Amino acid sequence: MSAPRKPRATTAARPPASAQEALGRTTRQRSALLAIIAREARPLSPYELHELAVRELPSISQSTVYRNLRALEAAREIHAVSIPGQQPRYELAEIASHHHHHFHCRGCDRVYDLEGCPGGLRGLLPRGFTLEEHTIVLSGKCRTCAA
Amino acid sequence: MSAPRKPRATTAARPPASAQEALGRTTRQRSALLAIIAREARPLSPYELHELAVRELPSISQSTVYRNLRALEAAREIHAVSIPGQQPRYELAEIASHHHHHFHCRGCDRVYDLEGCPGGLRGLLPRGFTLEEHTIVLSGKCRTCAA
DNA sequence: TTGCACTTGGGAATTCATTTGCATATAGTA
DNA sequence: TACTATATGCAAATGAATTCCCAAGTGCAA
Repeated sequence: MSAPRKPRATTAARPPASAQEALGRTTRQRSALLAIIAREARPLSPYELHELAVRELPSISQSTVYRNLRALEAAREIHAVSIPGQQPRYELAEIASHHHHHFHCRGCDRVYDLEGCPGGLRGLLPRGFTLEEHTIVLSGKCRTCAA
Repeated sequence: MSAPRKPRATTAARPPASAQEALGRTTRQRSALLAIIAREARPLSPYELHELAVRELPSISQSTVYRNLRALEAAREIHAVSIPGQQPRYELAEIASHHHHHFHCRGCDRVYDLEGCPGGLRGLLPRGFTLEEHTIVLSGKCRTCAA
């Protein structure tokens, strides 16, 4: 199942074939999808991803987007982010691996990464409850939409 | 999209005293649902609500649960809570009206209300972004499931 | 108590995201 | 370069949540 992972090279636009071994073939579609996810640097929904991908590969299908998201997630290349009431979004596992939170813009519906964490959350817990994880989502307008 | 609720046709004079006027008839089903939501004092999903309601009204249908949730929400009697990757839950508008957050138990899948808020969230915002709302969801095990 | 408009129950229908089947295209290697 | 297992594109199939349809039931004003 999970193959040992070799140290990363740089960005995944045209990575050494060996790094993606568990993923199977490096197709134009997969490379483009991964490049887009890396380039945008924000969590993307399957729909957003397909929209962006179509610009470079006009015939790429939604199925291919879904199939690759699944494969990339299984291979731990990307990570799913869920926002209340929204489709899941995906970002590079590398980004997801350091603790951060998200901002959802009500204007453009994009999700952005936020640095930092307020902490002090354990104090909210009732007695006897155990904390394993937490999610914080701020919402409002991003710079562009606020202007 | 359902058509907007029409005003009562037959009866012209009707005491506008009640805050529930917009809700129409007080049926056994609606009373039971509202009573359950109030009694449980935690956000309930349509499924949970139906499960609980069936105990008192064995023949109550899912449709009725959904219809009433919609009506009660439109009438501002209850309020929807969304948790990432979960069905919406509903709690009394009265409870929802004072700022609080939620805990999702991974054992029993219940959602609980939490008191308080860590604050300091505005500091996470990038320059130019405006904050309208925020959501915090802690997850782990509730007292019962942790034991 | 009566009458009827509003509700309900229950199943069918819808919605929407995601998955799958299959014929064709193609990456990677022999 | 030729070959073959995989991946893709498209359309149809799923699956889960929610809504709709309509015959039958019922709250409530008179």
